Amino acid sequence: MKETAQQILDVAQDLVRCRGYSAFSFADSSKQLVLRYASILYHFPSKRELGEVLVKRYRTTFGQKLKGIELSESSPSKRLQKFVALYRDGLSDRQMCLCGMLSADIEVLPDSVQQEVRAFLSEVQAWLKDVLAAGEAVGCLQPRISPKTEASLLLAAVQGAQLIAHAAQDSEAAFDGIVNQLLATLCIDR
Amino acid sequence: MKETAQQILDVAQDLVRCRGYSAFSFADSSKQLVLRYASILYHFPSKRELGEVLVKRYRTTFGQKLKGIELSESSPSKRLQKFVALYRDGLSDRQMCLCGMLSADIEVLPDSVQQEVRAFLSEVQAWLKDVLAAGEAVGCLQPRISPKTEASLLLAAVQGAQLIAHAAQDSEAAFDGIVNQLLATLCIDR
DNA sequence: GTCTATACGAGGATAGAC
DNA sequence: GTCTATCCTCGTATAGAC
Repeated sequence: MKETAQQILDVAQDLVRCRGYSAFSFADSSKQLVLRYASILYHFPSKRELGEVLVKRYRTTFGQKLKGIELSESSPSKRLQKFVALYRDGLSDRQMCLCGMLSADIEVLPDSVQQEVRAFLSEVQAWLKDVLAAGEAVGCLQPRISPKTEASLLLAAVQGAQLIAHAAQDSEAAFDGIVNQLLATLCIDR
Repeated sequence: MKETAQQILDVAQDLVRCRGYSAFSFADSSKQLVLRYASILYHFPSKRELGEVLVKRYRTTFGQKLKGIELSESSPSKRLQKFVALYRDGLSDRQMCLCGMLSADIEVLPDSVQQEVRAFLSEVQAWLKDVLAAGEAVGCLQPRISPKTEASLLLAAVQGAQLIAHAAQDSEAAFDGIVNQLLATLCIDR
């Protein structure tokens, strides 16, 4: 994809992760770029199309980060810690996970964007399930009822931690407090 | 407060819990009421004032529900289960906790509303902390590092479960799946 | 590809009649 | 208290020049 389109997506992503989909506007984006409103529309003919491409790109990037964790860490509990660390990114700029934010906005999203958000959540949950299953097998993670439901709880906890942290004055402190407790309840080797 | 104002707040609450603060509008509200736009403005001169009163009322109502749980249940683990059940309310109408939704929208909220949201979260967390401490003392809840951080994790988990459920096709099933796992990890007597 | 100009609708808010 | 009428701003989107 072209350079300019990527820059538009970068700015849009920051804004949506910070303020949400409804409060995000092309006008705001153009102010942060050296580019007029109409030029943005040349690259993305509508808000719907931009939203679609934005979440698709986010899914891809996030998937690559998960792959990166697998490559750099063999221990399931370490992988979990790196996963959680991923969710700390952007917090200092008052940003949530794009798809966490869009989950709140789901009712006002075009269908195509809704589907992308759900796909993202499924993918992450599936990844977590595998990590948890491996961790239980190896014995470094607390065994619970089932890796699948445990994964859904874990994802909810991390997204929820981010949501609460987003509302807090000191986001990072709030996030760390919650997440340390979470890892403590999950990891045996700590 | 007057009858009409309450009805306006009722409709506004449904809409905000469903779509978020930015996507909520007086115009939408008036369509669901037998009342014109200008009449809403008679009761609430601005969106900010409506937001303020809305969250204040929500705080009060929610506080009363927590009191109700204390009165009807003496067992800490039962209180926790009733608390979680509270968060199931409205899910069928695609509604989140008002303050969970507003946490996502926090960046675009007037300062006064932001403060109300934070106050709500603190209050609920404090209530949970007491329940958890009591539960550990009695021995019906899993003892963890500290009731205070455990309470923050629990709140995050429930809000996160609601966020994920909000995005899911079948909200209630998604919520139940997550929350059952959560209670299973917390309650000893189950 | 990027720009100016413009159309159009939505949403917040005010003035003043009833 | 509720209404109509009106204003203003913002946001999406289009047309067409450069």
